[in-house]
Amino acid sequence: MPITNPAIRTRFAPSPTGFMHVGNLRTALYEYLIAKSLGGTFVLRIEDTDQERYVEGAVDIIYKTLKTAGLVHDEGPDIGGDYGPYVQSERMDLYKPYAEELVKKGHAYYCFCSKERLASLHKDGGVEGGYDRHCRDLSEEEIKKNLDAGIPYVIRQKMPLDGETTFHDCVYGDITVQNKELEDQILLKADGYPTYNFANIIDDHLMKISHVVRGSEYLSSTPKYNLCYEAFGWDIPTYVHLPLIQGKNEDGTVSKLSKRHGSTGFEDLVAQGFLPEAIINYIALLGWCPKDNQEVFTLDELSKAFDISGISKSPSVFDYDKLEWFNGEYIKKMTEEEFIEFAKPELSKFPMITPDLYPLFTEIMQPRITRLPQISEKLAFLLELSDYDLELYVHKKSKTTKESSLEMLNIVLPMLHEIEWTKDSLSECMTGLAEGMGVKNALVMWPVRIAASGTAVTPGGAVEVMLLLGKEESLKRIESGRQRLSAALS
RNA sequence: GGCCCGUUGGUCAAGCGGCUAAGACAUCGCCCUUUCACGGCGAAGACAGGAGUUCGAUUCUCCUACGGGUCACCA
Repeated sequence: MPITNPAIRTRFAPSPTGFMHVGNLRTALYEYLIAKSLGGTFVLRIEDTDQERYVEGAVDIIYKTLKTAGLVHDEGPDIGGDYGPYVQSERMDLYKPYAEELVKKGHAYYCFCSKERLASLHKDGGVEGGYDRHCRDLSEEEIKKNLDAGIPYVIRQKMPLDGETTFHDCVYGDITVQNKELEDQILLKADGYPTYNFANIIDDHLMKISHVVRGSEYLSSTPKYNLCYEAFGWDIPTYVHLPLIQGKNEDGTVSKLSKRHGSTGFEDLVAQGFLPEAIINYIALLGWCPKDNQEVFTLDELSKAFDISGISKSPSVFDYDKLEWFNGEYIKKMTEEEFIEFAKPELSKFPMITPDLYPLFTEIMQPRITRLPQISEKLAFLLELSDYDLELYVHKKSKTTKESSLEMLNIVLPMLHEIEWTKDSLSECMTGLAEGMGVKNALVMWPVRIAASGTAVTPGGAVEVMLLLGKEESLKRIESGRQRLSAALS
């Protein structure tokens, strides 16, 4: 998709934790869609300012996820761009001067408080805003003395003590908070690294990000961002805060989506047989609704239809059932070639399903599965005939009994020996028999299918089961069923 | 606890002062049928509660309840 509006720039700024939570992925998706729907640029920036949380290979997971999800970025660490570097740890020298500029302007200050002192503040409880602003009004001399003495320091933002701050969010509207509620948050850590919040502001500004899109958990720190932008005299970006994704607990309550609700990582979902397109389609609709209520979307269609006004404010519950439905829809849309390719890993477990059987395999499996692993579950009977219960031969609706089943098998078995093993001849053989005897098809089909499969439910009917099994194995199994019935009834 | 945000069927959700309150998933029933699916048809199921504003509130305001988020030298 061509970039037609250079002023529109969004960014996905994950920290490399080694795991792509679907919540993060949805944020990335919306950032991508906002940019693309407006003809803008989608930027990838890696936020690795936390040295202690570095995870080997985590950045590769981010690239890989975005790639398989189809969220192609226009600028990023791997492809460059005019606003690099795109990895925060490579921009380290950049932040400190900005923090110092704020100190000079009187919007920030040096803080020499030890971690121990802060910890005791928190423990004693009740300190407004988490910090008592102990160092806020140190004299020039004291600051110089401490600096010269090499006492470690951080730089904190100096919040106004009174008044209020209002910001506008595209989703939540105007939000106002009292300035006295705002903490003098740390901008620059003692190790010289910026905090996430500060690095974000600087990078978003420098990278000319027009729309800051992020989860609603950042709503409460946004006023602090604005005060910072204003202190620098910078334009404030357009904010788009997204509602959270929650998970349903066993007791029916909901809470932030986490492992205990099931898989929440993109990779995990894919490993379970969910298609990237289905995952993307589903999460696009978790918190956003198109004007016309369309449900199934390609990424390209989403890029055209997406509109910020369709984003909802209330949190939504991740529904695995609906994801499953989407997955089934995407599977049903595949061509035979695509389906076979998709099913390859499962297909390899069934040597009897030779390429000449692929059309049949596709015909019976494609409409029946919503996830890949279901193939081997539904076809397990092919590999081994279970020691099934003879009661399976009794089916009320088909009016079959063990006696009728034995009778039918006795009649049909010799006939099957004689015929060609094709769909038409098998079908004609059995329906012809039923017709000749003046009975319902099911009366002969049911026992044949049970004997051949040993299971009550199979994808496809007797004909399909026998075709997959092959003539030799089918006859063997039916003969076995016949003998067991015969022994049981005599 | 302070502050901020939210609340339409089990779930996702449309709605933006006047509707028999859409649609989708899930559930249930019927049809199709060689079991199960697919497909088709149909059913059940919701505006958290209370005050206002208004001729009229799901929609606007306030309060209550409930849910969530946030209060780190994490991001």
